[in-house]
Amino acid sequence: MKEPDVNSPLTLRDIARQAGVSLATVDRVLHNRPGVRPDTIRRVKETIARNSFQPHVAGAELARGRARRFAFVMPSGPNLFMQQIQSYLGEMSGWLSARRLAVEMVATDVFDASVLASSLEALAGEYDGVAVVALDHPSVRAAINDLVDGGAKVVTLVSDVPSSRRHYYVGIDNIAAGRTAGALVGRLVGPRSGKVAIVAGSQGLRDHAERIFGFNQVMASEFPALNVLPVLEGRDEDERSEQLMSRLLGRHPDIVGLYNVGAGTQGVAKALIDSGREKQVVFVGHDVTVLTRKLLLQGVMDAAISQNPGHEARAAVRVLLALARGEPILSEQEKIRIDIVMRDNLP
Amino acid sequence: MKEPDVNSPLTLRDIARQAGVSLATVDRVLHNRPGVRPDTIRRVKETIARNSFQPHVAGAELARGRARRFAFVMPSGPNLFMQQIQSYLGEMSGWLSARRLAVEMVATDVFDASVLASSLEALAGEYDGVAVVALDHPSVRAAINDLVDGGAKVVTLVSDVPSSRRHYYVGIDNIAAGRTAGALVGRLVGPRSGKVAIVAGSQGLRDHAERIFGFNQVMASEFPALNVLPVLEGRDEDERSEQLMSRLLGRHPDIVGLYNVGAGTQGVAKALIDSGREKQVVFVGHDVTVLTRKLLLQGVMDAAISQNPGHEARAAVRVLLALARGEPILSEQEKIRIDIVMRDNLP
DNA sequence: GGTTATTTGAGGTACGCAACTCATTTTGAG
DNA sequence: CTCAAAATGAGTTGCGTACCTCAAATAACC
Repeated sequence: MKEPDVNSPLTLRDIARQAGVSLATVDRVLHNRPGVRPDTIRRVKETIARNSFQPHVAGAELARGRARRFAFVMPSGPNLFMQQIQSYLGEMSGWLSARRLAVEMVATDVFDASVLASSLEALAGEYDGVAVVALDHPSVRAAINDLVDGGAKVVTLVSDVPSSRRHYYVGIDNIAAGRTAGALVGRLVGPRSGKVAIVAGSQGLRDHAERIFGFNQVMASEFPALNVLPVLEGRDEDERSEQLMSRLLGRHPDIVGLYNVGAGTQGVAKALIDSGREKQVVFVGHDVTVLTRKLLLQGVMDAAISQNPGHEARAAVRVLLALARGEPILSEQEKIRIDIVMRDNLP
Repeated sequence: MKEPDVNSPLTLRDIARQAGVSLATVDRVLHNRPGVRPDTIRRVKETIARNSFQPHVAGAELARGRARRFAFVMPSGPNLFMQQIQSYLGEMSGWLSARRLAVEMVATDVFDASVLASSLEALAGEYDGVAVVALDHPSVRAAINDLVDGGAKVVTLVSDVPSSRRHYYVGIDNIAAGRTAGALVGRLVGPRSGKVAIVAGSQGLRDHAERIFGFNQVMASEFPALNVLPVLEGRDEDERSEQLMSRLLGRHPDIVGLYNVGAGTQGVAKALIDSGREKQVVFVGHDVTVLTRKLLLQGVMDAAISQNPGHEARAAVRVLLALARGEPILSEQEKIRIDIVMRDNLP
């Protein structure tokens, strides 16, 4: 086996010659076109593998002709997350157009399964790839599977639908996020003992349920001195979260820790500040926004668990592109890490 | 201005027509070739800007012909960091060869300025891009500048040489890393007061000096109850670090915190364990290795500040490629973040 | 004005691959 | 063996750009 020569790399022509077939046959094998004997397919694939041959991306892309279209299906309404993703995609516009990629945003009510499902159905045939912030619901699952069957590459973003046949999930491991939150609360509370409150949007949401699960896991096994109170369900609304939290703080003067699983941060923080106990209670929440940034700087929040939205946007695009091209995915690169953000490492 | 049509994007031919010049002239402008009047250059560039035209990467890459060669200049010896970088580059091999990129490792004594400088000089003309773990020294700076003048793209990795004309630095903000370490030590120590020890390789190393600076900054301003002891210089050697640390622990029974700035972790940990005070002393260090992972799991170390080596390797390659192609760099994507790793979020 | 230097145009070739056509060979069934 | 079906070969075209040559047009100079 000869040394791989940088300046005269193998081409499909070389593979054809070495496999003893014509260029046309190699092309048929490479693109799963019919009319090749199984034995020949094997021979060609072996030759490709033996030389660890990779088709030149540039050549393939150029010959392909048409541009690729990707759709990002995101929550409608005045959603900060959506705005962030959009702005990060905007920063990539040069990168995208240099590769003849078109990325379009599709706003829909991702919390209504049937609306989301029909939005997804409408994309069939139009796009080469779809990234979707998905609800885990049978009709959504079916819509995703239909897209996949139609030849589109599908990536779930932030919130997964593991039972579907989506090709990839770009987002954090929410159980690990909950565990991390638990460890932070426990360690920052220190030697004190007392009660720990949890506020979530709803335990019916997969993300939230998983985070709570992880949080409780760590609490039970590592911080027996801390007593976790029943979960408050604030529906991610500020007002409701504030009411519930105020009531809880009033009833339990020995609360030393607080984990806010989802949104509604404004309300939770207000209740805490109004109680005058923001310095005694360790407060850990999610995501770095204008609000949580302020709370961290004020010392009201002690840490935020963050999933870099810029990374999520770029990873989704890269994964869709790699899938469409048939390239391998650098899974470690695309893995969304759980960032612990405290006052001193605010990005 | 017409809508950008996804399926028939502009080409150089369109730009030429619209600017009222020939393809050859556009080519001359695009590649800074001589023989074009300033006025014509302006006109062409304006047309390109007006249409926010981006040359098709695939076309350019294909027409280019020769492959690109990048060199990674890294510390020689049984160095874990180098092994990691190499293994991460190995994982990218498919990605690299599909783009006809050749990445080679060059091992050298990066701690000896003259050796490093001559290693760099030897690369001149051979490579399109160079990533180097560099010492900040006049002769190294000169060697980097020579490479740049020779047309190579140069990226400093992990350790910067800001006074050189390197095109980019891929690595963390070490002052911020020190600040983060300080915040962690301070908060994990909690309400206790006492002394804090610092072990570094050498205060002459830029990285270490910057980390110590950031650490002291936070200590002074936020944790007045903690008294920082003078820095021990362990030269990143286990044995020496252990001796110094043992002595210090013996002399100061009220040490509550310990920041290990560089390597020599094995020695520092041994001294701490031998003193039997590993549970009382908050120990924060750098990097997730086999060793620090074990120490974190054992509860000897409380947190590690980590700079994802996989991300560093990939970012260096991407930046070199973007520079070589003349593409914009997605600076946020390439920014190496400071990861806080505790037992419960070990990667 | 003529002469030279500079600028521009026109065109070609090549890069590696996708996608296609059409002719030819091989295979397998009867 | 024959004959149709299946498999394969040989070839073409075009994608968008880089890089090159040579001729033609224009500008600058005396």
